[in-house]
Amino acid sequence: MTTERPTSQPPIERETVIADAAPDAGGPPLIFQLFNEINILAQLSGTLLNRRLPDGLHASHFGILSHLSKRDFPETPANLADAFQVTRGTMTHSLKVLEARGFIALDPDPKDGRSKTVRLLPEGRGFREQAIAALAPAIMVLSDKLEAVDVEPVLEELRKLRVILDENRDV
Amino acid sequence: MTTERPTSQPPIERETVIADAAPDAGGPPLIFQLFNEINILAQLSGTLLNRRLPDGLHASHFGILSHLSKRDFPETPANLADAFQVTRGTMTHSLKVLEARGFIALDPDPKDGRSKTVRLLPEGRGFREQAIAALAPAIMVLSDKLEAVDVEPVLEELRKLRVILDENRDV
DNA sequence: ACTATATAGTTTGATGTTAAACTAAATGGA
DNA sequence: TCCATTTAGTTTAACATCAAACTATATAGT
Repeated sequence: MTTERPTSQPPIERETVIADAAPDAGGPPLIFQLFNEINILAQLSGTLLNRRLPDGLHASHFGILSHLSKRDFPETPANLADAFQVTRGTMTHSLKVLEARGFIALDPDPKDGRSKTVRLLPEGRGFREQAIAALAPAIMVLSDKLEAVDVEPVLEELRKLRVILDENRDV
Repeated sequence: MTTERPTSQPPIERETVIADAAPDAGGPPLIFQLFNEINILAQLSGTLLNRRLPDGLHASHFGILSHLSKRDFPETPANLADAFQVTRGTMTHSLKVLEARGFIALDPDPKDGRSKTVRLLPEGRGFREQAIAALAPAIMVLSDKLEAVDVEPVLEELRKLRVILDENRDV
């Protein structure tokens, strides 16, 4: 065995952090089962993506490039940090990586001396397309199998759930 | 501002990696919106938990303690790594942290010279209860607001989705 | 105008996680 | 029995992320 990866040998039940936060007595276990499932899914889908991205690029970098490629107006680092829900320090670091690879350019904002604008360079756009091409086969296989899942209502409920969590972040 | 945390100022749409993996033309965007939402939710719920755990303990450590507290038979590091879907190297590290804090004990398996057993110590159990107490208020507030979400059918679909992703991890 | 406060971004140190290489023990086939 | 292969666990180096402290600019209240 060369590559170490979470081996899935016997069908052991998977478990995540949040599910175990349910109080022993009384609490609403269903919600925590839901968080449990959400965490597992996030981990699985994230790993799926990370493993396939070319040239050692991380999912977060790919996400930033994709975000930028979908809008023609420039983004600020602060906006990006908000959009991806990471700290600004993290975004600073990620943008440095992308800049070092020649995928983006960081320009000072003429209107606001504190701010910057993030500009997607052709190299960055090209890399994103290349990454998507590398991802395509996996996406196709999954899309087929996912016919069995009724996505739309799930999506709707999850959005409600997200709004609630978002609003109560400081609870 | 002392503590830096992703600030949520104007209602900017959140964005995650997977959603952006959808091919520009044709692809099944609904699935990717779903992954998008799942990633955001995982991040929000994880942050929620991490911020409240006492004494600098991380959610992953808490999860391990909770997992152990719910079964009376011992677990191996390999089983734990599978259950939480992390590499064994990660689990080695996490268990070292918990051992250093006196929360667990690692014993050699008399039956298998390669294996070990993870034993929850009273200190570990106590810490878990303490953490749950610290978490309780937030859980209560959320439970109230989450009445609006129809959890059960969502949970069912997400489980189907998880099984599919789990089976196709090597696609 | 001045001062306090809020905001944009960076830096530093710590930590969780990963992939890959490695050791040791078990297993199974020739 | 012997050897190849699995499996359990560890180690190492790299990296993403975080919290907290810090600089610089903008904004608001007086």
